[in-house]
Amino acid sequence: MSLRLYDTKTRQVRDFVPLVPGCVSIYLCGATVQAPPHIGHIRSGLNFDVMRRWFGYRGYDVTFVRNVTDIDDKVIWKGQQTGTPWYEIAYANERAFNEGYDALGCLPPSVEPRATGHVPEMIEMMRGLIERGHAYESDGNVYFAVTTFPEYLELSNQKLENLLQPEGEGETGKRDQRDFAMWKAAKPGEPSWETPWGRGRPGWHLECSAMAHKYLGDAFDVHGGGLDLIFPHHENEIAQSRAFGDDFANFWVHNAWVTMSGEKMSKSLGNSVLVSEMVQRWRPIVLRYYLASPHYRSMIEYSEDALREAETSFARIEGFIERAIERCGLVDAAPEVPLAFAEAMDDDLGVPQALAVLHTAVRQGNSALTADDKESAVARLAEVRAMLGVLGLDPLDEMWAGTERGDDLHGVVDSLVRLVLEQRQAARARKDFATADAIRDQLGEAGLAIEDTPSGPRWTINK
RNA sequence: GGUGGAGUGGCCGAGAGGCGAGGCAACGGCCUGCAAAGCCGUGUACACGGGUUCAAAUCCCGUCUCCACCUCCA
Repeated sequence: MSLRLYDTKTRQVRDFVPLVPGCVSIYLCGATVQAPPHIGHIRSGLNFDVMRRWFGYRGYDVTFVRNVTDIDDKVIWKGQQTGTPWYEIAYANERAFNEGYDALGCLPPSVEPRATGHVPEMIEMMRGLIERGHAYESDGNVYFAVTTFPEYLELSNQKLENLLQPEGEGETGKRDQRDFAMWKAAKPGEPSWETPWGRGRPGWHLECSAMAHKYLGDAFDVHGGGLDLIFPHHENEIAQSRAFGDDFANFWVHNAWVTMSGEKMSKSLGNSVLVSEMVQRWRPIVLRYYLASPHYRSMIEYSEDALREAETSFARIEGFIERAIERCGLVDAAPEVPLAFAEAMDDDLGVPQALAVLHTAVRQGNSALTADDKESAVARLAEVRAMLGVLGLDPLDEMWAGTERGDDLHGVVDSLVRLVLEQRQAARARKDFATADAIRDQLGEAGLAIEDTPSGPRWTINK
């Protein structure tokens, strides 16, 4: 079976056929950098990171564009409130987003364009749309005339007459209240750029049309983003780009959000959990496992218990890897992932079923270790690493190097602990179990778990 | 009002006409000096009410509850 993806526009899972054989182009709506990211924002980046890794595994040459919308009402407003230049607000948050993406192991995009760096491209697009009669200028604003574009609202499956009419809020000069702003005339004290229609700044939506066109051409494979972008953002992008003459996106892929008590995590509701806080409290790889495990189109109901569960579950996987390596030596990832895993991933990125395959391999690997079947254990370890690698979750991957507490001191601790364990072994040998247990308890209090195995004692840090 | 989504065992979380995904927790067993880890086993769940079918969590009709979007949103 070929790779299939759910396409929001056709509302069904479709076979993925690339526009250019062997290549995949993805445009992901990244951050509007008005605030630092919460885990819902990063989940989106994470879902598409898994997507592009899977395309990569399937042999495609992936071009991945993730934009930064570095100017909008809130960015400007925050700058004015704090007396800080708008670009400092935008850049500080852009860095916070990138720190979040990096911490959770998202591969960097092929290019990460900023809205304000593409004003000439926006002007060109507006000029084209005005010439074709799809847009008009009014008091320095440029609006898109939605009634000139028959496909409008096809993505969100709505009808123009059913849209709630925006209450007249100052945006005068619109021919139709549902027309949307591509460009906003400069107000006093706001940043602005020179255009044929006077000074002004980009509205939301136009930047994505312009940047997708610049970096991916007039047609590309996948356009992604959160569910809440379907309308108006993506609908308006489609209107601009297709009316301009671009074919635009072939597949529309939208990730679900992270909820808290059933409600969407968002700053305005005051229920958001910042990534910067989370990485202090949880190992980043565990956070990635937690956020990437459910299907990308399912909501994740945030809870501490669920995170703890993810931690235990992932520790089980890591435990196998560690024990297997201790017994069999380091084993590289298999060149191929098991068939059942691949089929699950091909089916609209079925990570949950893929993880079931992974856990089965872990169990078989553990059995092989118990049976001292090294050949089988090595084979399972290689598979497990391959599967984890595709999900960006291989703890042995260098991407996670240095993210674990105490990594750099491991050698020192090991020699010290071995010294203590030798004494404990001596106590056990003379059946002095009180002493042996006391040593184990003391090490436990110090944060080390001691296990006696057929091949001798082993220690691990309680993570 | 329009459009879309959700309700699954103690918990998390897949699936989408027949054979109980997987994980966490629990219980029993094996192993262990005791533990830990691991392995084996146990649990008969799909909001509610009807219907279709040899067979429904899955399809149809109705109902309830919750969530989202409708020009700030990942």
